[in-house]
Amino acid sequence: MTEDANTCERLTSSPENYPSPTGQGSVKSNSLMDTPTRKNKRKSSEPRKRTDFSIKRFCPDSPGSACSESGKSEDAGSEDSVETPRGNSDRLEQTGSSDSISPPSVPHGMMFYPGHFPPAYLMPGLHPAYGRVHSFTAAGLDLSNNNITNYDESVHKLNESVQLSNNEPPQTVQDDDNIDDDDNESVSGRRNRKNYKNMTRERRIEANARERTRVHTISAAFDALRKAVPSYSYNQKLSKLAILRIACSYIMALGKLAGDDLNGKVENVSFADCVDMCTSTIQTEGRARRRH
DNA sequence: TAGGCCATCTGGTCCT
DNA sequence: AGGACCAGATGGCCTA
Repeated sequence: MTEDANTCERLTSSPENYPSPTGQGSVKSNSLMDTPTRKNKRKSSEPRKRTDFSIKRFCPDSPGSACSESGKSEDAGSEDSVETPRGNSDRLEQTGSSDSISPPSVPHGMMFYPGHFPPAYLMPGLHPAYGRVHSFTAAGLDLSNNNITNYDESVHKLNESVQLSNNEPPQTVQDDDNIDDDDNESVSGRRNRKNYKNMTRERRIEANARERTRVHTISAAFDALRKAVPSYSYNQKLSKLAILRIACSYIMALGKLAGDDLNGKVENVSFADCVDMCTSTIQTEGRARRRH
């Protein structure tokens, strides 16, 4: 196995090569942060993301918002109608189709006003059944998949959808004073905070919105990639890290199958080895995911 | 209950 | 100057 192949193997098999960027599990107060308490009410269904967090936060008319439905306990309920679970075909069937989901009014969207990332139902190309079974064996590699998401096209459709639903004038970014009224302490702390280093609060809020949009875009790309790589089972839950690892192995196998030796970097690795590597990666990631 | 994963906020840095 | 990008911090949810 060549050096690059070893590198890939390390990438796909060595968790220690992926140090967690965060101090996971640590819950410590940070006087400098003074951030509001997050209302992360993700439910047991997948994917793990708050598809309508920003809408709730900045669009008072949206279902589940602090204005339309009081309190954080309603967040979970509202997300039920918004989220499309990862790899949960049953859930999709229960709701009929994405068309049967009644989307809340979305005054504006990601592309026009930062921080308003559209929910899942506005992303037709990015959110169908999260998991998809691929037959991926040495005997028969399923290359008939022409369902790989064209991300740019999806984003284009997304923006079109947003435009169609955007019949309201632009809405300026609201101050956080309008949210989290149940957390008086954090709210008062934020109210007292007028400056963020060299930034005004308005600019800080706008930057936060842009950052949210950026991260959401990355997550959407992960969704697209998730659909493009093989999975161990239909309902297998894959973390972003697992998606990258499987994609790495998958690309190597496909490249080998296509006769592309990746510039000779993996010339000593057979296609069967690549397939085994991919399969083992999928299984390993599946086990790792199920382990906790 | 601990650990993993994730979304969000935040400040720093770089680029246009 | 402002936006993009990045990494650290924080806290919520889920699972073993």
